[in-house]
Amino acid sequence: MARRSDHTREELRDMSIRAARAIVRAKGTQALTARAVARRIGYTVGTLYQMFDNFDHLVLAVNIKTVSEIRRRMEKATHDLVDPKAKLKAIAHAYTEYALAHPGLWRLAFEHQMPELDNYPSTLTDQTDAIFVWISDLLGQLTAAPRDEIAAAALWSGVHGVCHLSVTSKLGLAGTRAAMQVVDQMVDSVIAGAEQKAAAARA
Amino acid sequence: MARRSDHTREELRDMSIRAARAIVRAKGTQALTARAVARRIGYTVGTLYQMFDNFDHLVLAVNIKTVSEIRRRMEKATHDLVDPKAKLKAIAHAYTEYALAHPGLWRLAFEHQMPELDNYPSTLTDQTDAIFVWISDLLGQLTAAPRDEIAAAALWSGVHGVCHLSVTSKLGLAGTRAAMQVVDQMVDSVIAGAEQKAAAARA
DNA sequence: ACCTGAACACCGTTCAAGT
DNA sequence: ACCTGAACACCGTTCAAGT
Repeated sequence: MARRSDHTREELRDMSIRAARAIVRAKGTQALTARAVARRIGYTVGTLYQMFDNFDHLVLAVNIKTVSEIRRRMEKATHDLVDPKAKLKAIAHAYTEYALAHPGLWRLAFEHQMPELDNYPSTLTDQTDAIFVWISDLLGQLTAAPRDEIAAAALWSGVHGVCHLSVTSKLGLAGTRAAMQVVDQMVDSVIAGAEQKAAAARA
Repeated sequence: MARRSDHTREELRDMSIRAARAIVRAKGTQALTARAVARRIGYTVGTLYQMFDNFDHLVLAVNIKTVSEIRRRMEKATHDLVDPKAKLKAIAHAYTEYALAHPGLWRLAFEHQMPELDNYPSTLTDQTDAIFVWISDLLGQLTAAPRDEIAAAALWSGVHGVCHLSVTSKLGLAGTRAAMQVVDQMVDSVIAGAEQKAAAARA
């Protein structure tokens, strides 16, 4: 053994992330271990630490892929739409659909915490920030008012909360159907609230 | 050693839960291990398994205490109030204040997942169900309409979402102050939405 | 230079052995 | 009956030793 060089470091990195995602999908977050990933790519644990500083960095790489996948689905869902309100609804739906379809990956992305909470890679924070700005922009188009960051935060938090309670089965209502209804009412209400606030500010 | 009987099984259970909570508060969820709890109460790991079937059951006991503590704070916050809207806001504030003040305990309670998701003890699920019914009732008083479970779910999910993104520092806005503003706007919007829906149903 | 295998200090969990 | 201590199978992480 040793010095196989079957794959470049880049390939091994990609294989590891793929393997990790497959494990989470199949057996949940708990089953994601360094040894399980190594076994799946046909290498030893030691090799894994050539690509990632530590286990948290592997998780981070998985999460970056998850969040970018969520963003891509959101963009695809809004592509044919022009109405800002319809876009916001499509974004919320895409987010919720992903969370319910891939609860393991979604939870890993939004529940994982770095030991040092300072140095999150910008590759990840930039993505969540971009979602926030995007929502904020669409909301601004609707209200024709200066950026309402509070409303944007409420909108995203609200949808996120439905997903989280849904995925952890604490919503009190079961099923994707029910979750979507809650999301719809949530989005409608927050948008209406933001519009009302903007109208009051103009008067 | 052996057969010390310094404490009853009941006392040991209580000591363990207290120790676990202290560890989470001081060093976070990651630091909560069976050995750490045992060390803190001055016993061996083996003894811990006399009170709890397994580690998850210890976590469960901690979470039951956390959720009942949250409920108690909510009740205290609404005690002097009569207006349903004011009560709902007080509930939301109490929930958020607890989450931000004790992020470790709060996350442990709402992110922890049992391997067998079926057998959650009713002592825990009853509590979250009661919160849901409570909110649902207050909302019903406001709208004078039949129970709107969707709106109740939206209200609680919304507040929960703000807390979760806040506690995991993904809100885009920092600080307790900002989180409270988002919660306020959230509660106002969802309540307004529910009232509007009820009015439309009457017409 | 790349990969392995074994080691280290930790986990949760179990259980024979002591009092 | 109660508690310990050591064991078991696992972790994440490191690194000398091989090719």
